[in-house]
Amino acid sequence: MGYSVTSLGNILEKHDGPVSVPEHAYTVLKNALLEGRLSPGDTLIQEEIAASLGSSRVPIREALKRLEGEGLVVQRPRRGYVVASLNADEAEDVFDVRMLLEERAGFLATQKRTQADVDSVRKAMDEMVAIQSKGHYDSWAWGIANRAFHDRLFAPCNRPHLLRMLSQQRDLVTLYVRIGGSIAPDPETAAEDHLRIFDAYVRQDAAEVGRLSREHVHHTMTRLLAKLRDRA
Amino acid sequence: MGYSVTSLGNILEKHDGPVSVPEHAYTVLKNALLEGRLSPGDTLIQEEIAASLGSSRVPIREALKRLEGEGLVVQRPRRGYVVASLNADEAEDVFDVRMLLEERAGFLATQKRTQADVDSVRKAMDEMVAIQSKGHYDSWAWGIANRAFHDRLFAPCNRPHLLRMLSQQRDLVTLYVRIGGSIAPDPETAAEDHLRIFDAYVRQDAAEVGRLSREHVHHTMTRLLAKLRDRA
DNA sequence: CAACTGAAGAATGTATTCAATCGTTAGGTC
DNA sequence: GACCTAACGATTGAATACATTCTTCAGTTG
Repeated sequence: MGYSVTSLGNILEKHDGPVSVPEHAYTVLKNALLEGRLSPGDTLIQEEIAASLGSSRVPIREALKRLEGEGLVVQRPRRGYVVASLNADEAEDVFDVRMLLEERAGFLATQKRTQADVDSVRKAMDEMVAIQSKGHYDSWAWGIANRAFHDRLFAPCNRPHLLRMLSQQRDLVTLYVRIGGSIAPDPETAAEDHLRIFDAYVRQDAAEVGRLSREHVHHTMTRLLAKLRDRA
Repeated sequence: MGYSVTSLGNILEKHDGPVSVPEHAYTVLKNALLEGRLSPGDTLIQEEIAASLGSSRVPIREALKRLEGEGLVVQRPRRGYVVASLNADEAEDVFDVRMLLEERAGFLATQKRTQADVDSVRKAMDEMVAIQSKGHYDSWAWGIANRAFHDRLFAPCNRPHLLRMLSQQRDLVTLYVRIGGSIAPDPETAAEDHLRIFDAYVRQDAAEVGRLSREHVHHTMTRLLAKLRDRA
């Protein structure tokens, strides 16, 4: 790309570069949401965010609009943005869509997977086992590894749109799973599920991978909904 | 838009009234996209849009961000927004997700439908027949009625999130269906599909409504993809 | 004549400023 | 003392102004 360069320095900078301010704000906010530093119901004051990022409010508003599109925050006219909150019914609604997409992604990915994909998934699984077997259980590291496992499993399906939708559903769920008392998915049950999924993946039994993936999400949903409906 | 008015007049306007500028811009742009007045690849100049709506660029940018979130436009940094365009593979990706959601919505809606829902759907179907039997075929009116048919059919499922996702997929498809040479869905085949769907809906055969809905979308997809791949 | 350079014009990205609205609190009235 | 009212502070919504970058095109050079 022939950039019109005024000084030589910024050619290198462009590489991993000065992402736009809205993009940066989006990332920061989304991490805060997914890591639980912002909880459903919290109000987001534009000026605060802008100040903390050293920018004006304009690009922040764009980041918030993007998050709103993903359903993570809600705008109340003239009253600002708040972190979205779901009741049990709404959570079920989201989970239901997620199950559909996860089943489909699992099915398609299994059909198209290569041996390299199998190896990659196996590595992710090994990592999770390693984390679990450590003396002190690190739920954050486990969450990362868990995500990597599913990402790699589904990647071969080669359907950007499907994966984007799926990722969106998962983010929504992640935000709310925390409500039910910070339940990380039960690692032992999950490990068992993963093993069965992986087994079918190796055998390239696409329908089975789909079914098990769906069931896997269903487990999480059941536990969460029980908790949510308990406290209602 | 008389916005900065201190007089009393605008109190009344508020009732159904002066929605926020971004909202208005969003609606206007979306209609332009779905009605084909803007085609994939067209570039959207913020200043033009702002001028045509009598506002500044800031709220326009928010509307565009929202459209971007729905996949209808794409932002290229420092080069503005363009109407998104899909190749055949990407279109298939979108259709595939849509089929999943449509099947699910059909299934759930049929389980929960009441007699009032059946009547409402029947009315929509009658309207389509009336439009078709008219001397001159009005594809625009037909499209509206078609949408109403499906909306009413699915409404009873009572899953806002699912329906929102579904609506999004349909909008995406609507944008691209036009590429393949303005193919409206073939009304005769569609009418036949609708009759069969409605029949199963009346019998409350949920699985069948789901299956047929899926198939119905599949027909459209097949025709579109053939056209798209033809010209490639 | 093709290709590169550089400057002018246009459009985007962001900051700043102004306007309108919401929430709260102090003050008054019944 | 409770409730209503008015004004203030805080915050969002939108417009204007400024900075940066991209595109285009004329002029020049090899």
